[in-house]
Amino acid sequence: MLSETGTGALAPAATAVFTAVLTEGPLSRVSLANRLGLSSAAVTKAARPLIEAGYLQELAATERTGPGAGRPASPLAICPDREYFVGVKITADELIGVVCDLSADVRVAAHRPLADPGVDAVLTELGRLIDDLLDGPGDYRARTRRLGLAVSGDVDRGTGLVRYSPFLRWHDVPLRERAARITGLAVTVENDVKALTTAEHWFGEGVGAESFALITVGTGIGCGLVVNGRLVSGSHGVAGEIGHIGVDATGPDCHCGSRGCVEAIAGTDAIVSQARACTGKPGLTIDDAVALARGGDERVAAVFARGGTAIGTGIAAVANLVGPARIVVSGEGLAAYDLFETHIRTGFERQAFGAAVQCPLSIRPLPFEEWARGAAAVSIQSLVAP
Amino acid sequence: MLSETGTGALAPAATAVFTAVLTEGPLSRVSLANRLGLSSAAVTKAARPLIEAGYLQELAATERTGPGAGRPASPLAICPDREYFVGVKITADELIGVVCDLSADVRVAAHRPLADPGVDAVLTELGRLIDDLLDGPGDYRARTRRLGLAVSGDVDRGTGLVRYSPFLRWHDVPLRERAARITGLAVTVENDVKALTTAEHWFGEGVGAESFALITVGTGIGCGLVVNGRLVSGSHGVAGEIGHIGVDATGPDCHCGSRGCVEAIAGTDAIVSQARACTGKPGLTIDDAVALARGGDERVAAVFARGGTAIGTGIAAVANLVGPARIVVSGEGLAAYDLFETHIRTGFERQAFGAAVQCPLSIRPLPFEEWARGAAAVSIQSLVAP
DNA sequence: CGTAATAATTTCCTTCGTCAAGTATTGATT
DNA sequence: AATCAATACTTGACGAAGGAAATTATTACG
Repeated sequence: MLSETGTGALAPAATAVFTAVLTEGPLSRVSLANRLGLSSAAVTKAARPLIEAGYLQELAATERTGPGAGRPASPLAICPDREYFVGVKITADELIGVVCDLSADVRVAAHRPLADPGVDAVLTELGRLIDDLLDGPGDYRARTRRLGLAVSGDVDRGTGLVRYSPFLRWHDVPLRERAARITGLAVTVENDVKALTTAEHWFGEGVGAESFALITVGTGIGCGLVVNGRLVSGSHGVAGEIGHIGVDATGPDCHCGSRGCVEAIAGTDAIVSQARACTGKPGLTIDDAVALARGGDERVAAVFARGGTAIGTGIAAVANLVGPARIVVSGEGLAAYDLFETHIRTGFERQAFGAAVQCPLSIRPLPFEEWARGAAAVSIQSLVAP
Repeated sequence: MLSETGTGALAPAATAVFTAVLTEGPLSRVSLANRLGLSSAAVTKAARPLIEAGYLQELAATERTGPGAGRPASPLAICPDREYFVGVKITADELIGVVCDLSADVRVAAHRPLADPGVDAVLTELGRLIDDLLDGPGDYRARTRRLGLAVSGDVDRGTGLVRYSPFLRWHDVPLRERAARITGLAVTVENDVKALTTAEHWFGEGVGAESFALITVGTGIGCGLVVNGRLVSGSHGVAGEIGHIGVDATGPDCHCGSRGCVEAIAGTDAIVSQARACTGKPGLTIDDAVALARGGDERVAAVFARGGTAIGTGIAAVANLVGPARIVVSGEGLAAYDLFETHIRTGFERQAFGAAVQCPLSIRPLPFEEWARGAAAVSIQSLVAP
């Protein structure tokens, strides 16, 4: 698994060391030992093959602090350029792809429109996209062996099967196998929100948190959860459906058949239809609504306010139930996050119980290609902790 | 840990074998090996010391099925009488205690009224209660070394510290240490809902489930969660607060400062005050309300209906977010569960998203002394999987 | 009574991680 | 400069844990 000639499996300690250095930056062997509950001897032994394989490097000794002195630590750090990873997010009308290094920094990005979301057409375009990415400037191909794919819907990461993806209209597509055949890479397939959550947990604001939640706001409103250090998957293929928590018994009908769901109040479509209703303009778009609200239209601003409050209430439900150490709110819907932010916060603070209000809330728009980076992060994870 | 002369720690495989036999009944070594992903040799080795210490026994060979024959399996089973465990639930006005065997079957139960919920008074009564339990018929004392305590509020199981218990008005009480001094037993302290959840996960309907939720309905409405096989604790001391999920933006005010919380609609106090309001009888009790509703009073029945729907909506939030394999709804509030059940189910089914409706829901009243049994179950767990 | 099938055990071996001792490198003290 | 204390890291012996494969145990069936 680890090197071309590797044995395939990594000892528990080696995985732990690799993961800790990857996610928590340069660390000396002694601090790793303390952090992981291992002896320093075990860390030395676990680190050696990783250094020899070129994944880790020893940094120059740091100057010592404190009075007593002692031998300076030589921190272990990731060699970002040891290996590259492709991540692709598949949507119904576009492929977004990135090449990341081992530190999950994006090196190249590209996207391709999709005329047809059929499986065959998507795979053909996927092959071309990856060729573009790997054979462009930078010569990434030689050091790239892994590909992560992010798809919305019900995905079995273990088998790489897309059970059902509503937007793509895919049923039981063996995506890992098919993508592997076309690209020649080792493929990992994951649900898009889970991929994003993994990226944030390993490389973003969730680093070091035993539990963590990521909320994505857009047409749909989703949630990825990490509890006890592990991603939550849900027994019936359902988890993180914060968008369909009911927060208003007298609220608007939702496409799911219920009413008062967060998504029926705060999803992009819901915002648009409410803005159309209160302005009387049937052709109004989400951009129009944002512009009106920013321009001071109080009726449209109230629509955003109600949406933000509903999101905040839903987030409080997450905080009250699982008590994450921190929560990140993101998503394309947050392009208008200036209109949402205070209302999300007040909704959250009103509904969070007791000490749960202390849970730090990051609210920020989602940078371009972040979804694809999530897919690459899952691919990195498949190398480090298979 | 395991025997009087034991080495203290149990190998991972031994813990896994012990746990599996305890929770999933008699199992042959081969089936244990398959289930746990171990070699049968490892199971043989792990089981031997447990048998020698008297915790496990080999049952008589079962008759073989199938055509080919083969040596019959000799299933490993728990020796329930090897050791006994005391469990006590501490409430503001009563101590409820049980002695359980290793299979978590209740052997004796007793309770004692408390005049004063102060720490010293409670500990004195606790000592007497335990003496009553252990020195009564059955001679449990000789084989009892462990005590579990269940307390509502913010409890640190690791240190046995009760950080804050609102009903008891305790702050930072080192309960484990103090109870150990008085009783001479090894003490485990756990939050009451978590203890109940643990009991249900190991010895009840949650057996075998990777994820599982227990909802308790009463004055408060709480929720214990098991995700990825582990109890959820919450980073800020908050988890499972299903009672303070907001399900009705225009609902009644809650004592927590928000409005429309599940507890403000369906908690016992909320039911009583709504029933008083709609009947115009200021002295009405919960028993009166139940009697009226059962007797056909539609206004009071509607109060229960609204409460049940709110609970169902809250449960759906749990199902949508973490996707437990099954959910048990219980609690003293469900003495009137005939009035709640259908409304809980319809509320759940309306709000559960997609396949989450398939999550089995058990709705049942909470047997007497079940809280104390939960405490005993935690104590058993502290022996088997420290 | 042999033979196939399944269960459990035994023996030998590998792997992993700890322990304890030793080496390396620094600042402070003499 | 020499020594010492402090801290970081490495080494090698050891033990515990679990696996592979051969062996033994026990059954049904011909």
